[in-house]
Amino acid sequence: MATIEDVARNAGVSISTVSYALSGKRSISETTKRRVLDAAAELGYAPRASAKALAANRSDIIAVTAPLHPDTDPTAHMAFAMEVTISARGRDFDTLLLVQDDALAGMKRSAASALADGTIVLDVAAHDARAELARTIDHPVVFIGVPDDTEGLACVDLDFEFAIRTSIDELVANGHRHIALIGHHPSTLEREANYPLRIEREFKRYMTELGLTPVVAHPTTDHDATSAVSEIFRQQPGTTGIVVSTANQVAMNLTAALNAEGLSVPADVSVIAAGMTPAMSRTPLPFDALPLDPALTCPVAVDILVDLIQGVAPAQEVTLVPPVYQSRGTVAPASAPTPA
Amino acid sequence: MATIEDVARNAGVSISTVSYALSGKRSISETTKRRVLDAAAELGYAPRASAKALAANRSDIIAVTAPLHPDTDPTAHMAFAMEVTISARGRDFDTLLLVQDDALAGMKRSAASALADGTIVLDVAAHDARAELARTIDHPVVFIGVPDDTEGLACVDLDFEFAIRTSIDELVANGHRHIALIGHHPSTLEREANYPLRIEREFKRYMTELGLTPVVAHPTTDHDATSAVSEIFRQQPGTTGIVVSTANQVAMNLTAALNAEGLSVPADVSVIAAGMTPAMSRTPLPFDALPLDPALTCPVAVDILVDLIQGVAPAQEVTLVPPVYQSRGTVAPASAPTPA
DNA sequence: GAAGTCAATCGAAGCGCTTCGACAGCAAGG
DNA sequence: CCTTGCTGTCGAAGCGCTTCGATTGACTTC
Repeated sequence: MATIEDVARNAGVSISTVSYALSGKRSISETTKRRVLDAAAELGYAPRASAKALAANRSDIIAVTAPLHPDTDPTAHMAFAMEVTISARGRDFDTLLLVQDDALAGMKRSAASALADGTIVLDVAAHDARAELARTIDHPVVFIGVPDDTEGLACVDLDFEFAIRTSIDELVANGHRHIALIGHHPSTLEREANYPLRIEREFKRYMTELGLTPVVAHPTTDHDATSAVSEIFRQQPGTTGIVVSTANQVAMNLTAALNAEGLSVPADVSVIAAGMTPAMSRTPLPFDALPLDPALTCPVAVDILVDLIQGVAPAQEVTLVPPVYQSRGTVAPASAPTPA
Repeated sequence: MATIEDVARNAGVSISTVSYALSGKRSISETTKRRVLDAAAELGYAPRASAKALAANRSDIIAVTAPLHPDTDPTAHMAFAMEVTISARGRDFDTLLLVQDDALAGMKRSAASALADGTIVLDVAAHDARAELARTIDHPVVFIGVPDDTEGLACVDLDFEFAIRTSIDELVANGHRHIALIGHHPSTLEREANYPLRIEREFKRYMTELGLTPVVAHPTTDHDATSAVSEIFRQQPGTTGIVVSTANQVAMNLTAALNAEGLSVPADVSVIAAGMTPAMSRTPLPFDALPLDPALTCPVAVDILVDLIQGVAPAQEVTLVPPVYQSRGTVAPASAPTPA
């Protein structure tokens, strides 16, 4: 491997001149710069990462901790890890992957050894040990997701409240007055970050604000939609609009569950998915949606982290990114004035 | 951050003694070692990764290139990336994630800058640019998957031939004589590594060797099983055993497709899935299986790579790992002697 | 008791970069 | 003409480790 010294010799300049010519941190004459660049190209020179990191005190690596336990849906988290990696490359950073048991220990290790300049935390739980850790170490950390206690943490997440309000607005604009929410399976509420709660709260609040009755149902398993559907129509027989924000599996079966009740989408019922992560590997949900798209939150999180690393950050506590409405034709005008 | 010098001062020994006490590369008296360890613990000392890498010429990082294009199933590849990461940690390596456009460029970059000590290549295509690259750079590389031209490459893969033979053996042992294979969708053959070919070839060869008629069908889409099923029974009406090795989506619909023909599993037809990657996020395939489990191939690949890095490698060209039979009750004895 | 052995420790030379201060030249300003 | 102030370049001091002799005693061995 060619070193900076080889380049310097080949170009007939000093080592520091090569460094400055390559980094642009001091002005170097055009002609010298050309000679350096040519010599570097000819030798196939690439600065040794470890030497650069040692001297500059910067590894240009960010760690990504994603527990990726067997019980979580890895599809979604992988999409985030991938999107973080892509965003990081756009800022000239590489990403170190920390999974499972090593998500926490690895975060500690990579920070203590200065292996990484900063860390992105994925798959954030309500009470997350990594939140504790982030407060105690002197090392930039950004969370994608919001833990219960955000004191002193930089977090990025979808604006779920916005997604809910927009969903309701859209249904109301189409004449719907009897609107229900299918929320997450109760067990999710305990483990996951707090967004399922935020969603339900905002749904109830905003519906009430609009003078409408908030109906909320939960699936009884992690793949079955029928129970939630029947629960909805038990509570409010005239329902014509459904906002769904639950496990992908449940949502996939929603159309079938409605059909089983003799209802079709969107003729009888309009459906909008709010704050759900699109399944990458298969047919996307066939509903109008305000998805939690990794491509939305990850670049923002990486930008904040890089700013933090470079010491240029305002570092807001929590940054909420508004989702984008995607129409798939599952919202139609409420046909007839539905009986109360 | 505490440095090795701080530890040395605190322990009252020289820097080199600390280094040797910590690495164990030279003998150090028990008492001295204790003092060093105590001092290190007290200071919360962690060696700076970049300094270590520069001096030792080893980063203890391996790169993982996984294109993860939107059109591939990221679930499976994520499982591999995760398993590689876990295996690497077991050998005290961290993993750098390289995706999409950067899979190739990043591999070049991380090798040229000595960012990584070696590279694991995932999602190997038949004609893979990374195979070319691996031959030209002086940098250990191990492929998980087998490209067409393995000249000079270290590859690890499932022993698909073994999976096929074992599947057939199992069906034959249960009295089945009319056995068919559901292979991959034709388009997969072109893009993917050569395992779909290897599977079909071995199926035909081994069936013929046993004096049986090899029947092979392909799905016409990437999610529909009915076409393949009807094709099978068109070719061989008395089929009682099916070996399936195709897209997960297709396999998920196989039971339904058989039911539609009035056949039930395993009463009328026995089914074994051979060489398929288990879907992590959802219900696993409900068939007896010889799965391509990442936990099987990844540790082997990482071991080979680490050996290669440490210069202790026999570096076989291609290492095939035998799958493990998993019974789920979808193989039953052939009820009646089937008509030819 | 001199010579040889061996375990334990130290000192110093790197590893290949970045970056700071110095210092030539040269143009402009007094 | 002598300052000032640039611009462009160089030299050298690190960054924090690893690792290769060299050194020092203590212990054998004949």
